[in-house]
Order: sequence, then structure tokens, then C-alpha cells
Amino acid sequence: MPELPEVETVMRGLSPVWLGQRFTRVTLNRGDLRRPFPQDLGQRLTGATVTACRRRAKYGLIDTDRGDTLILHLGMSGRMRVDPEAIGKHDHVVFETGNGRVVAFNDARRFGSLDLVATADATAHPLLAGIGPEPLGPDFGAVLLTRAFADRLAPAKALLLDQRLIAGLGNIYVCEALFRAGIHPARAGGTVAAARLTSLAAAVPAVLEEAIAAGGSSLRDHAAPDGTLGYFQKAFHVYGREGEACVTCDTLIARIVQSGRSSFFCPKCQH
DNA sequence: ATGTCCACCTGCTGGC
DNA sequence: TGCCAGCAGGTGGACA
Repeated sequence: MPELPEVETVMRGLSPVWLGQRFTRVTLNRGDLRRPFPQDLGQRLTGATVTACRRRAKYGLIDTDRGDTLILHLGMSGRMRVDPEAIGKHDHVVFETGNGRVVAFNDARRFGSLDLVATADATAHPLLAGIGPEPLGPDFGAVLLTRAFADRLAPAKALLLDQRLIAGLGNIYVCEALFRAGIHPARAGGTVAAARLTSLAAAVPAVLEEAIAAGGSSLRDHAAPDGTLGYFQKAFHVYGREGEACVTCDTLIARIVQSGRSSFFCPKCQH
């Protein structure tokens, strides 16, 4: 479920459950996801109090008063289930806190990851070190996009998905932002007109903020930890709408495959 | 460096 | 009803 707005929704949902609370028990139901869990994960977390629930790109960061930061990535199918009725098949890690709440990190496909590092080292973590600016932060804008797209042969779609250039965008929001900016997903980055890059610089934060306000997009999964569903998928203009009418011009939305992933776009509105 | 492709997993859907 | 192909929100590493 997780692009930037979904991870943001998850961390906002986790915050009232965890902030100021002490982990009383951390149960590992397997030893790894994409990568092995740190050996001492449970030991280091148990007894520690949560001081912050943050997000960087598509990573959730949970700081503790012991100077550690839990870094979690939800992969494709990861969810944080709060107070589940029962522990299920893919509840790989279960966190219990002093307030009696239970949070299960559930991830059927196991593309997610979990690591625990010193808070001071968190931004230097190999997973986070190379990630580009936050699209909702002060460093994002037309200047950054212009630099990122200049002289590039790679399609606009691929550049926006590259986490080293911009943090947090995934397949859905790239498709939606490109539609809003009138840019064809297959257009080489270096050939996108300056005016469209300016549109894109506005479209990216706009679509992300609208999605966050809607609680993210729920396709197969629950977006928020408390089980409430995000509803931004109702506002998609192109994603998943192959063969349906463009909201602007009625032309049928098309789908192409780029690097093995679907891109949805309006053949008339996007150039 | 840049661009492309595949592997990593499980689950669901739609067509036959 | 059953089977199977195709598809799914991501990323890291291998390759030319």
C-alpha cells in the first residue's frame, strides 16, 4: 500500500498509539523480511519509550529514548495493524506497549524491511543516505526538477520514480502528477518543456497533499493503522483507469508498460 | 554514469 | 467449481 501519502498516513495513525509509550514486548515471528532483522531488535526495543514517529521518503522512523531509531519500510503489501482481533499469518512482528495496545507489522509479500540503528546515524543509513529531497519540503521545486531532468534520456516516469532524485513517489502518484502536468510518461526527461516542468513542480506536491488529506489510497489494503480506509483512489484521474474516459477530454485512458510497470495516461492531454 | 531488466514473495481476479 | 495466467502500491543488484 505504500507511497509517500500512505506511509505518512500510517505514521500519523501510529503516533497517538505509540508516542510516549514504552514497548513492553516485541515478538519476532520470523527472522527476516527482505533482509534479516537485527539480532537484538527485541531486546533493544523492549523497555524503550517512543519519542517520535516520523517519515522520510517511504520509510517510517520511530525514535526511542534510548537513542535508537526503528526504520521500517512497508514494501508493496506492508500494513501496521493496530489492536488486531487475532495475530494472523503474515503478522511478522508484534509490538506491545504499556498502554495495552498491540501493533502487528503485517506484510504478505515480505518486500518490507525493518532495521534498528542509532538515531544519530539514521539519516546516514545506507537505505536513506542516497535519497533525494522531500517533495513536500523546502528543497523541492521547478529548479530541482529542471536539474534532475536536464539532458536525461530516461523517460519522465522513470526519473520521478528514482528515489535518489525525489523522495517518496511511486507508481500511482507519478502517473497522477504527470497527467496533471500534461507530460507523457515515456517522454525523455531532457525534452520536457520548461513550462511543463513548472506545472509538474506544482502538481507533485498538490497530488501528494490531496492524497494525505484523503488518508492515502486504499487499493487492496487498509491505509490507516486504525483500519479506516483512505479514499484518494476515488480521485484518480488516470491510475487504473485504462479504457475509461479522460476527465478533461473524454479520450480513453491508455496503459503502457515501462520497465515492467503499468503507466496510465491520456494520449490526448499528455505529450 | 546512465538506462534497463529481473528477482524477490503472496494473493487476488478474470477468463476459460 | 477449478485451474492458470496475469497483475499488484517497491527496491536493489546485475547487466550492457
